[in-house]
Amino acid sequence: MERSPGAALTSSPEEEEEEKAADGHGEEAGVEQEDEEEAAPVVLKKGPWTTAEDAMLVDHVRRHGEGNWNAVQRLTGLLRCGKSCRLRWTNHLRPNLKKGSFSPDEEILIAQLHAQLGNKWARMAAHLPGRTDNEIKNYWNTRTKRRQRAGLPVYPPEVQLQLALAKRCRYDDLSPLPGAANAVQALDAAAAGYTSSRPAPLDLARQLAATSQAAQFLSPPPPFSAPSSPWAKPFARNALYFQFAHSSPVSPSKPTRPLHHPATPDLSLGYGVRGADQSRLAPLSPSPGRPRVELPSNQFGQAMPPTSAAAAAGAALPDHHQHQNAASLEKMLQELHDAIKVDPPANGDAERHGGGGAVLERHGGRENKLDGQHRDDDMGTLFDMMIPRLNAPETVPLPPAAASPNHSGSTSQHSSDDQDPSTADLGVDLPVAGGASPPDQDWGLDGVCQWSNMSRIC
DNA sequence: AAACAGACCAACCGCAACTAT
DNA sequence: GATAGTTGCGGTTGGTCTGTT
Repeated sequence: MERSPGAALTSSPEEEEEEKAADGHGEEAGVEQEDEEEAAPVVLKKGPWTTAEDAMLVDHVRRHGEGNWNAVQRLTGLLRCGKSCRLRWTNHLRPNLKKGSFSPDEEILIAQLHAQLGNKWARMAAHLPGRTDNEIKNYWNTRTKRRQRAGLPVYPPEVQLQLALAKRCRYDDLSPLPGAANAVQALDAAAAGYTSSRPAPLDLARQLAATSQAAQFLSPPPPFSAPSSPWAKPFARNALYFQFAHSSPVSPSKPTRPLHHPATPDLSLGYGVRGADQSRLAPLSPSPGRPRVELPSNQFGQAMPPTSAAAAAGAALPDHHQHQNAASLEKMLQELHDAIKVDPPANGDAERHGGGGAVLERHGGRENKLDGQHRDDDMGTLFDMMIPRLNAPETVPLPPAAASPNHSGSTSQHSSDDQDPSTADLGVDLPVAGGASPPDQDWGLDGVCQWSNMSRIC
């Protein structure tokens, strides 16, 4: 917990001094409160804060720092409970708060974080400097409500696709394609959330969906189900492939960031908005130990039932089935590879595709034009990472090239409660949004084809 | 112009976790 | 170990604003 352990109940000499000062503060409330304190319990005020109250609180924090909120009322005469003071400070008065609407980068990041964390607003806020949990919560709830009412997917296409991919990687059942049509429908639904002058963002994904084996990646369509088994691990690491390389070249064989949560699909696309103030907040550091598995608490709608999720995620296959899967997967990956090789648009500006297609396109986009060899390497590594899982899903270690010294134990079976939660928030090194993106970074969200542009749809 | 609905925002409430005694 | 106090978090509510009919 982030709290000042030293927040003592006793008054320091400094506080006593202020306590005396509060008596003669001239603030009516303070005087009244002192008087009332003699006779009757203080009736604390509720409702909107006045500027005078704000000033008192700011002054108090300036003198004493944050924490010890219950002392505020005692020291300043402010007729507010400590809880209310803390809330007011964190949500409105503390410095470096960013007001105004969320940027597209922030919106995408919120969606990613929500897909990964669920309604963990405070943790999400830690990735969005200057934003408060309350702000994020309000934003998400209203946005979600609106989109649900409109019958639109809660998550933006790129996040949704990743969810589907993550989920698909837990489905080791590579049987024929009953879900292919559903997958296309799901992608259509996702794309319906787009108003774009560009090519449909999920065209490429739809191509994949229409492709015999690759389509299985995308079926069935529930937006999220928490992974919980080693079968989720391949994607967690394969997700490296889907990361953008704007901050570090994507090369699964040479990961530049710690490996990911062993049981949580990494949804980070690297929508990195590398804020200048990234250091301001204590980062949710990738744990050197075992990230805590935490399921989103509310996933709106068709989350996979626990039983089926467990079955899908945890079922180990007989060896012969695994080999079949290996062969199918090889074919599927080849198709995926081929799909990625799709020529860029005639104008050569791949980023203009933006949106969900960017999941794949960005990888080869302006910021990271991988040559064929590089792609081959990536796909090879991706394949290498997945196949051993199929052959020995329970114990196969990470390929050495992909292993991280910081996560040497990340592939073993972990309990979820043997780690300091403060360092186990995420198994991934999520970007910190905030500040201005460097001008030379373009995530392909140019304001036209954005999930956020659907905000008024209802 | 008025009524209404929806969106947005600020604040409250209850609970849980943590620390000090 | 029990208890009280403090803090943080997530869910919810209520007020205000804005757009539509």
